[in-house]
Amino acid sequence: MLEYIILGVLTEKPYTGYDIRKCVEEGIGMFYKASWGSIYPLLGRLSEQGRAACREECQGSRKKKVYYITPEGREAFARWLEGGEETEDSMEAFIAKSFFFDQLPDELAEHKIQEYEKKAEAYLERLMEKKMEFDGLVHKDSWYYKLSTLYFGICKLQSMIAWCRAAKEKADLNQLILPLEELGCKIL
Amino acid sequence: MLEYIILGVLTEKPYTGYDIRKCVEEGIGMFYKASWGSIYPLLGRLSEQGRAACREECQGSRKKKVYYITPEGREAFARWLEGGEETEDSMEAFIAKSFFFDQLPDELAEHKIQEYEKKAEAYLERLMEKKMEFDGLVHKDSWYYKLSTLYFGICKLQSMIAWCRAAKEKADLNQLILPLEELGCKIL
DNA sequence: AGTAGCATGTAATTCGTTACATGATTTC
DNA sequence: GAAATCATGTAACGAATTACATGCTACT
Repeated sequence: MLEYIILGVLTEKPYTGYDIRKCVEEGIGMFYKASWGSIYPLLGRLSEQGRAACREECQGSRKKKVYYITPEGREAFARWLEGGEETEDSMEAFIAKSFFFDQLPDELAEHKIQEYEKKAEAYLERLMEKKMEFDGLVHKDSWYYKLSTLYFGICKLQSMIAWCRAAKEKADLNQLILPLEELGCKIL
Repeated sequence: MLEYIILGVLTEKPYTGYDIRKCVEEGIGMFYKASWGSIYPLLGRLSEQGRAACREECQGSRKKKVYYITPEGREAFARWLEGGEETEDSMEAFIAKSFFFDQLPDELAEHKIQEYEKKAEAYLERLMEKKMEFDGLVHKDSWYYKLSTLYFGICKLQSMIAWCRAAKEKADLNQLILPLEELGCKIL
């Protein structure tokens, strides 16, 4: 995965390993972590594979290796971006991938989001059924936190579905965000 | 982590490796995965450490190893559950931990959630600032998906904060869940 | 002069997955 | 009698973290 995230970052412009890490951190840091210890070896591997290459640049006595993506790299990245349901099991992986959807034709992006939305809806339905089972039960106070993770799972999926519905139409995503007052008001 | 999740499951009652996996899958499967290949070796290690032990039970010609937690295991689990901000960086890890908060005195659970809420709020503030920066920018259509991950990050944090506010007071978590009509209505 | 940030890498280790390998029991 | 599920384990591998190790540059 990280391999393709790196390629994705390099599709924008050449970067040093250090800068790639910063880009990942800033861009999808909430959903995906990349440490130096993983980036540098991967850059080496990508170079061996001919998917990336580097030129050394000097600033005074200071050297840096600026990596850029090769045509083969672009191809590999496009294959990953377009293809494959493999990674789409994890929400984090899907969101990380969607970070690069601007590079996809609108219809394809829409289709991919639609597919994921369907999965999320099916999953949500299963969780709602499970919730119903437990709602009937007694002793709920001693199971409060066990149940609370189920509720949170439902919330998470609902957010995901709401995001899908808005994102596939490229709607204004501000409507997904609760005004702070409402956040407080609904709960407190 | 998985090590402690296993111990946590065993605090309830003895289980076979196979059943532990099912419990994890059913309970926090959305936030944490456990494969057989990780569970069985860990059960071996926990036995070596004296934190768990097993007795063999037979059903006809079929043998199964039922694992139970030892007093040392209970102690180790309690230390993990009560202590440590280490794991609390990842939301998934925090939620997985909170699955066992029923075993904590109310005030301590409340305190732990409160601490996590503060972190989430600080993080949310940073993301909101970043959002403001981008909101002013032009060319927003060609950056739509890059921005959309930021929006989703904000949603995720808002859900987390709402969950914290309700959970620490052991309030009814049904209020966190959107009625299906509203989900559709707000977006479509 | 010192701190923070830029910059690169290796090595050991941890953690976990996947595939392999086997076989019993239950349900249809 | 076939398929699904229960049940346990190993071995090879891969992905990523952490700590280690180094040194420059810019700012204050």
